[in-house]
Amino acid sequence: MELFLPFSSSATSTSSASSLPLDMANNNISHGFFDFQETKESGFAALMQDMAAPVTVNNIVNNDDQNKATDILQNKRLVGSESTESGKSIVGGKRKVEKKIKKPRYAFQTRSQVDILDDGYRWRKYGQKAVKNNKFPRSYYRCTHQGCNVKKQVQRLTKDEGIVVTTYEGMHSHPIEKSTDNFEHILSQMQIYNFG
DNA sequence: CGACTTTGACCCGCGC
DNA sequence: GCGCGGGTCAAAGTCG
Repeated sequence: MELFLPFSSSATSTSSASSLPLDMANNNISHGFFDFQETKESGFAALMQDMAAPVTVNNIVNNDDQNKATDILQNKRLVGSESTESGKSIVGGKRKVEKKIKKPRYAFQTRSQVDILDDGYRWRKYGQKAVKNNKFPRSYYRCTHQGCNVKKQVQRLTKDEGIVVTTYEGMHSHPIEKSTDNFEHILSQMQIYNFG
């Protein structure tokens, strides 16, 4: 499985990111990923927590993939009017502008046949947009749990149709809503793709 | 019938 | 100011 962890858009730490290529297949694998596998109970949330941790591991398959991915991942504009919990606070033609809170976003890319990885949470799709220079649309999902404002977007790369980039925004503050068996099944499948 | 998807319209930031 | 690109809304449609 090729796992590409991401970037912390909030930090904009010029030093770190994208400078330590790792070939997971030949080299070693994201520690966080294996933690996730070994401790099933913690589920996908654990993975996300690892991703959120200051470890900032970048597992990049190769520079090519990196370049392709960064196009998507480094979409410099950070969550514009995010703070509007009820985004539709348009009063008298003006949307109340609170200070721009840049929510960190965490992305990883997977080589997978399916676009939607079942991570155990329930998502409702709320939009789909064509992306420039990309023949595949980007899909927008929101966590359906009440009060949980976690979003994710899913996009397949034009250059390599086998790669799906999933970008998470926010952290779930509630337990997983259904079994992650399915997701783990997918994970094991993805490993087979790689090592089998 | 509730939960979810589809899809065009709309909003907003940004560069020119 | 205008147009473009990205993100979101919301009504209508679909599905189980």
